[in-house]
Amino acid sequence: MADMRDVARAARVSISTVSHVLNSTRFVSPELRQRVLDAAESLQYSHNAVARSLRTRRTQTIGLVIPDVTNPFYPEVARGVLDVADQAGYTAVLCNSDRDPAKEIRLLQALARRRVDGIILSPSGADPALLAALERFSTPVVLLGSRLECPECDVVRTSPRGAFEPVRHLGALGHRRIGLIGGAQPGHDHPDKFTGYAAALDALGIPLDPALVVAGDFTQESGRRCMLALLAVADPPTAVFAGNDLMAIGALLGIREAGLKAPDDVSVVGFDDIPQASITTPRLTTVAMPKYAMGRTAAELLLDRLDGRRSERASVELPHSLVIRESTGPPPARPRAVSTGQDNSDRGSGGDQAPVPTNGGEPAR
Amino acid sequence: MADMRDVARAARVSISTVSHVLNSTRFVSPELRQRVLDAAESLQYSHNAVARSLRTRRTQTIGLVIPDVTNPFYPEVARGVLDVADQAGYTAVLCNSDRDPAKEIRLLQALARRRVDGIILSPSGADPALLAALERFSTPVVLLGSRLECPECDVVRTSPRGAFEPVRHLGALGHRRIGLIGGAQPGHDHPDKFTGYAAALDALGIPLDPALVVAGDFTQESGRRCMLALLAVADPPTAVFAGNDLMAIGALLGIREAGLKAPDDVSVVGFDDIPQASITTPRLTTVAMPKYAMGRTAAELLLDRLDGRRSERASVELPHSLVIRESTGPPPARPRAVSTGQDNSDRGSGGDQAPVPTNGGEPAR
DNA sequence: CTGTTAGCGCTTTCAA
DNA sequence: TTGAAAGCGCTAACAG
Repeated sequence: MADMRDVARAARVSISTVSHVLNSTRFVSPELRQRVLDAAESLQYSHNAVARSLRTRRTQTIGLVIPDVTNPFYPEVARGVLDVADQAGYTAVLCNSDRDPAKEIRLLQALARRRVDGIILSPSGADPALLAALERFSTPVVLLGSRLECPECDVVRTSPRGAFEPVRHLGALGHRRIGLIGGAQPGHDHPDKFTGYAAALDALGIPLDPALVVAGDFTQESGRRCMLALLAVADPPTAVFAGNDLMAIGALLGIREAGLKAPDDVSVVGFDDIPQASITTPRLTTVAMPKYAMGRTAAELLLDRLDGRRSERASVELPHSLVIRESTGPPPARPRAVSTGQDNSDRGSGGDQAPVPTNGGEPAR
Repeated sequence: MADMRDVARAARVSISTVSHVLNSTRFVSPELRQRVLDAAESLQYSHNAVARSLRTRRTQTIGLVIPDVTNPFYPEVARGVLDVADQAGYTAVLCNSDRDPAKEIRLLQALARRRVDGIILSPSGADPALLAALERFSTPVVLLGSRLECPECDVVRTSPRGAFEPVRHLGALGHRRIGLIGGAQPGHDHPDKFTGYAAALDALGIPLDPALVVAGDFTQESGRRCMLALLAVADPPTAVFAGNDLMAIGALLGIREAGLKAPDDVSVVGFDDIPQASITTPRLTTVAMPKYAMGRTAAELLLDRLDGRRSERASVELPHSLVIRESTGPPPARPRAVSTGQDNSDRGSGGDQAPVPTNGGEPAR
């Protein structure tokens, strides 16, 4: 494959002239310039970015580390970062961490060896080892949707109120028995669903009943099981807030399975607003996270720093919004009645792993 | 940042010894070896992959070009390639082509400049310019789900029968008026939905009625509009095959909007089996594409070639499967009746852009 | 306005 | 068993 020397030779100019016309980095007479361009063209010259990177110490590449592309939350985030990266002439390396802190650290190091200019990381939790690795890390990092306290990192988050509003919405509808299908892994992302839930109950003057707080693992199946467990409680909830849409969809399934109907018997609110949320029956009321904007913003923050447009640490909080669809409504007239008249004595079966009450469940996607 | 010279100095050995112990590329006495390792450790040495790549002419990086990560078909594909890449010590650069052939070509060239070792491309169509670009391309390419005739490229496809079986299924259920919601862009992926549709009708002894073939653009909204258009036809279909699940979901919406019910009044089959397909009401009967396996296989093919385990051109066809859920059933007793008794005179409104009949619609994802 | 040249940090002969 | 040294292809002083 032709290199700059070949082009220089063919154009009868020096190699540095070639470099300069190709990079528009200093004035070159139109004549030589054209000769260079022609030579490059006819030799099918392909500018070697590896050599350039070695010389300039910049790869024009960023790393993007997310838990899993397959999780419906992330494609839009990725799209956001890819769009701004592409636009700015950067290329992005995508990695799945599978929520494994050890793998996260390995990936960060691998990216550093590849000399990516910067990294966008959506951390799976508040792992101390990760934090430590981040400290002695010279590559710029922006954290996405994490409450990790990294003094060097830029951060993009959403408001912790994201978990407050859906519960308040439920309260405003008249619900007093409101359950939470949260998560077990501590230390993950903002907003902290349990905290928001508790704060909202408090604001509504409803005492928190630990029996109504169960922990799932953010899969649809766990949502189903948790819902069934909540329905089996002595004085079951008339509404439920799930930590993410996948679990909320599972809850919808559980409700149907118990012979009940949403929202008539039980209201459900989710979180994230993934594509699935708008095609369930009933369509899911949920908190829409600004996924695409999160990705874009993270990338903008990173590139601003890389391209020297900023040097102080930045932290931006993006707005969420409660999108009210049909899975929420007023509580049934007789609060704890099985109002369909159907027998639902079989509820609680079907799930082998019983969900476990938790007092401080925190969200993970 | 410390480089090999620093490590060599600290360990009191030559640079080449450092290189050899770090790469296990020739025997080094345990003593020196340990000294090198210790020095590297204490200097926090990070092996510079850029310099290495310049020297070895291999980047251990592959490019992955897909239409759009946000399209629910692709995350699993991406996951497949990332998994095998990661496993083999490769890193992947992800790019969205937005189905723009010009952008596809730009991306290919950008990846080539970055000297990726190989590229996995899911082309948006049979663009001649793309094909030409592919011809004079020295980087190995594997094509994913395309019928593009590239003599140099490895290929992973699925069977064209994927579009035959769902229509046959509909026929077996007793349907005679079967519509197709296809696509307008010619030349995209295997299996060719129109061809399969036509072949299946032929096998069923049903004449093809052009009035029942409409073209969408593979979005949910277009599926809705197409469905409404089909219902407005003189002798409307009792079943519909949609070129992808998104349009099939739209069709379900259109059916409901017309005051009808699936599958009682109209059966619907989709294609792809995206996550959404299993949570609609009714759940969607569809053709499951081996998305993850497609990604894995493409990556395996590529890496086998890159790592010298193969040199002949390869082409593999992966199996699909018809997954029958609740959106398909026997046709209504009175074929063309509006059996719900509801008035559906408002059908056809709501969509501003009328779908257009097509005689040779071909699929795009 | 253009050319010469010294590296960027590594791998890999070739020699000892 | 180890080391010296020649590049990989490019950028950016520096010199003219």
